[in-house]
Amino acid sequence: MPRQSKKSPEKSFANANSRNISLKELAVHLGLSPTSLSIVLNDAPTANSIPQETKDRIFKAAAKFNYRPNYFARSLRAQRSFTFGLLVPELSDGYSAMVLNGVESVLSTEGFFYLTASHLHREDLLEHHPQMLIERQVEGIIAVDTPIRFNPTLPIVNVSGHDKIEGVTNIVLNHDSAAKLGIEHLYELGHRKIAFIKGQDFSSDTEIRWQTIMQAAIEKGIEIDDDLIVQLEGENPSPETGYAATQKLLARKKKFTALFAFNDISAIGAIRALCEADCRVPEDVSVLGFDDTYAAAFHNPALTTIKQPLFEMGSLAAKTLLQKLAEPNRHFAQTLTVEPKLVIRRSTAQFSQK
Amino acid sequence: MPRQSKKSPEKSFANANSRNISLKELAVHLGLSPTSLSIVLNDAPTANSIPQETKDRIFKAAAKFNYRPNYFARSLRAQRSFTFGLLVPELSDGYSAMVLNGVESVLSTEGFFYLTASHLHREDLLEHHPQMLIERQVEGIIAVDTPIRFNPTLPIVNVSGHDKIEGVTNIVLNHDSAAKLGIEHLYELGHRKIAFIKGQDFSSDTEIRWQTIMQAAIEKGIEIDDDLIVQLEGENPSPETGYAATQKLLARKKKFTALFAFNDISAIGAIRALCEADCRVPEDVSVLGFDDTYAAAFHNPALTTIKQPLFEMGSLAAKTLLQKLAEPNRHFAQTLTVEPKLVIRRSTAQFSQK
DNA sequence: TCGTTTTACTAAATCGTTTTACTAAGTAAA
DNA sequence: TTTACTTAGTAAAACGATTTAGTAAAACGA
Repeated sequence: MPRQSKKSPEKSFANANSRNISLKELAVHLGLSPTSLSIVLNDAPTANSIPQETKDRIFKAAAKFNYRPNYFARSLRAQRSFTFGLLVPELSDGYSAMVLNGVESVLSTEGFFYLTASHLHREDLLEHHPQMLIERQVEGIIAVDTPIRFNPTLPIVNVSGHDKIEGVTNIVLNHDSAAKLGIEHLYELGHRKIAFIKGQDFSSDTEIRWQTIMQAAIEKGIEIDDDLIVQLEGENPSPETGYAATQKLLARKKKFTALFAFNDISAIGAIRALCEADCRVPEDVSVLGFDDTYAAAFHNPALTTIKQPLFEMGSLAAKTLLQKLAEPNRHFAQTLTVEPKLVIRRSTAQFSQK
Repeated sequence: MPRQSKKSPEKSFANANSRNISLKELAVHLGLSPTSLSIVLNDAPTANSIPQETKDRIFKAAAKFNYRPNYFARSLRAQRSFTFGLLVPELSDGYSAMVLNGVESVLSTEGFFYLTASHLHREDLLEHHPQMLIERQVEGIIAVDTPIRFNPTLPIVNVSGHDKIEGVTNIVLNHDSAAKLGIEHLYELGHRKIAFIKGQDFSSDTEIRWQTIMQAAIEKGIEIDDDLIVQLEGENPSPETGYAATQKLLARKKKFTALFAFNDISAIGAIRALCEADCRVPEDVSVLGFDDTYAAAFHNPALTTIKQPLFEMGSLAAKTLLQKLAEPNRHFAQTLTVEPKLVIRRSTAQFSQK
């Protein structure tokens, strides 16, 4: 292999060593003013008074020197950052990540980037991070399963948010449908004694999910026994919390034939606890998850679950926020609703009186 | 609740409606020059010639009007962004997310943020995204399981990178140890006919992991049968690929007593395929994973796996990159190695000749 | 042929900081 | 009493773009 000289002109990296060229330098090179270049390169309205020949000269030189407008200078002048802030509890729980995928799929086509900040449910970070993002001049914030603890001075979309705050659009699942799908599925399988794992208090969906599930249960005439309700505790994003909650539930020695978990992660923890207590899933106890993250389909047994369209919620959030920027005076709905789907796999089964 | 007047002065949101104050405005208010304020607020060397009384006046006014220096103006002047770029294949596979957690834990204490870009293993994005990040003036790039397809004109740390590129520091697992841990574990359990799932060609670790595993196997006198090697195909980040690969393996009807998977995700897919073929794990076949993501511990059966310290690899990457910025002339090691750990759970067991 | 419009540009202001290079007054030293 | 230093600041340039408000020359119309 030939020893690479520092001056060797490589095809695509020709100007890698020379520092980025500025508009002024390029203008000097062309014997024109920076103004003219700016007008032409941005195709400003005045550009039509510039002859094509000159335009071509400018374009060619810009390409040759690989001119890129300085992001800070441009942003300072335009008072725009083309950046959103993303507030998430944590990244590795599978939930936020799928929402982010949806967000990114939209933003990347629009020249937007995003800054991520994980608050880990810590009160100090819930106040501090949004401030930092705003200081960084983000043009809007997408919060995921995150309470809004700051004054919303810029456009905000809250995925799974439920607080009605002026200027904040919530993207929420149709929880009524979700609860009905879950309860009716278990009901039709013959389950009447159903245990429930509620979410942690800090999860945005905890309250609404619980309310709608109770409502759906009442409509079906299913009795909700306080002894069959447990709640997740702690911020561990692993199945650990669901495991601990289910152990607590089992310790109460109350009989149940189905368990409706807060999410897939806790369902997986629950299955472990049931397993250890010699309860077979689904033969002895049916387990129903929520979310349909990647973990669900390939768990053993495969989780029956209520699917949230997380990717779509993310892309909808991004689209909505972009629209809010484009039309600052338009009034936006406080809530956008997406529909759940029941995904039947192997963790639920017909209840057979033995 | 009292109807909230728009002019009601709220404690912490006092200036929420008034646009951010600039240094110049604050200077006018104080009857001083912007220069003086800048010197005092940044505690520049010259600040010691300014009397404490004046300093206090400035601090008080800055606090009162909640003055925040404009990020763009400051960055433009200082030619610094306090931002890193993060290149990842995808976020929802559990691997990148854990690395990001580690990265963020370090950056958030240093006033740094990061922009994330997922390349989805697409060649166009592998070229385009780094360029975009550089245009955004990121001060460095952390790549995770991502090939460097661009000219490294700024400091780079590549988590699980193996290419030796000038200016790029790789953070890698001690693959020799990892392979030995895995192979020796299976060997000690009595396994001699071992099947292997290789990673996709695009995964950074595929080659080195395979080489070290072969080496370790040879050292133990384990014969590697070509018919017992399959490779993951496609970019689906779910266990689907491992499932498909294992089906292919089973179709060959060659006997094996253990399966060493490329990672936990594919191990989970493999278990599903084995299950469907009426192979019990671990009674008939032991399955060994890699990574120890959250999915591993609570899978059924719980995965025995080679743990990578992903969080630490992320935080080490961030620390290293910060150091590179702080000491641009220092020479940095091309490779930083972290140690794996064998985590024994339930998916591997003694091979019993039946 | 004069006035207007179009063409082809440019100078200077602006965005909001930080930094460099001063000034002017007071104090200390010789 | 002059020189030198410290104190307490400030004016202006710089970072690199975009935008406003021009100008000078050419073309056009009556």
